[in-house]
Amino acid sequence: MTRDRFATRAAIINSAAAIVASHGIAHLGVNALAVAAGCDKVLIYRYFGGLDGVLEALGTERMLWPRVELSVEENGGDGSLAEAVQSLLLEEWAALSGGALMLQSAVSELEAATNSLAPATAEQREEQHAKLIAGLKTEHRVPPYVDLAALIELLSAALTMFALRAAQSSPDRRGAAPSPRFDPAAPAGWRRIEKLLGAMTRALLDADGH
Amino acid sequence: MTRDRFATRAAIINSAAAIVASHGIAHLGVNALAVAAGCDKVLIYRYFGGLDGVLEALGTERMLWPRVELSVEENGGDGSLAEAVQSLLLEEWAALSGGALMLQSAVSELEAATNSLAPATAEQREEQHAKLIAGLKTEHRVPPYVDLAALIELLSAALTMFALRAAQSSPDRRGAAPSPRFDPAAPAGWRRIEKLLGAMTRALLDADGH
DNA sequence: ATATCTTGTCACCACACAGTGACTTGAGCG
DNA sequence: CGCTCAAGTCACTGTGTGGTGACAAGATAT
Repeated sequence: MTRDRFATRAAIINSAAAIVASHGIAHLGVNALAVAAGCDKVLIYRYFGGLDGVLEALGTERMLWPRVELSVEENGGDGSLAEAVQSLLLEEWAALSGGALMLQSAVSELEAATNSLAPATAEQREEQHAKLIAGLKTEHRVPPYVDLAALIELLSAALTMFALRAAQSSPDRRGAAPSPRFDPAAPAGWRRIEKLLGAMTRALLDADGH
Repeated sequence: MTRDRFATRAAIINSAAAIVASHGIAHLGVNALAVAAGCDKVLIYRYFGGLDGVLEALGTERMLWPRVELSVEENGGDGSLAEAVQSLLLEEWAALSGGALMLQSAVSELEAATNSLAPATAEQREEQHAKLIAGLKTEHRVPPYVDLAALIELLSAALTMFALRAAQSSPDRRGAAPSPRFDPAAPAGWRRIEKLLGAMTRALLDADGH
């Protein structure tokens, strides 16, 4: 026993994040969290006041939505607005697909039960997107008839949905996938999505398209 | 007591659907279901073999994904493919937003826990979309460079995401919504989505656009 | 009417859960 | 040293859960 308050506090938060990421927020209980953190459950009540406090700390001290940076056009794009939007979305998709905690917080945002992760996730996402859109608008000329915020929000929502479905179905049908009609998680399906994203952003955003 | 096996069986399924629709699949338990159905919980085991059986029956005997019909161009559209796609998606959105059970089954599709609703929901959605796409391809000429299936899947995923978020946040911020940066649930935000949908489908699908 | 089968009721078990009070151990300080 | 206070442990209560077995009530057939 280290007998260090901040260390055990961090252990509790880390274990909570691990449990939420692997088993979902519904399976986060005081007892299981205590044994995972290697401490007594009474410390959870002492330091956080209960499970809600742990979730609240998770929401403020952890990244629930991927942080995507507006790269200074180092990517292989042609520098157009369409390219920039597409690469941002793909970056977001990659981060989302790689982070189990982000995915679980995204689905927790959809559960009717009142948990403290949902508002934090939504807020982080909105803040991220607002910053990206502002950056895009300064670096590119966006056609006045295009609602860039709505476009990014819609495409991001679709990609989030795909990532969630993929994360749910991948542990099960590992390998023996009967390959349904359209599966964005499979390489072939994902290539179709990439092509579509390119076509859509180009058709909407490129100046010569209008 | 009616002492009617089929009646109580139906009561159990109805109550299960109500509970899942209102409180989510996570809060569906044998005890609560029994009192909601007004019968003893042992009958759940007798007739369904347990909760899994009830969920399986729900998946086969209930509509989890909205059934959207390929209307014979009675809507006020101009008959173009873009109009058809858009009206189909809007119909799906309306049905999705109106049916709590559909929404809950959609979020249950995203929960990591293995439940029997997820596959049923995914299958119904895929079947629906496949039928719609086939219908669209016979009635309209779709440009060869457009992946219609991917397009519909992506837009449907985004709209589903919006519907889920709206369903989760609506019971809380009823009325006193501080109106975040972009809220598709609010009339103003929704109008932006509608406009964007129109612009996207037109830019991609209308023949003269290329 | 008596026997039988089904439908429904009740009582019960074992278990996991959240939450609390009383306790022990250790570190720091006079 | 011994005092004090925080950090950590243990034992316990009450409640809700999934699940099962034994039993009562109504219907049906011989």
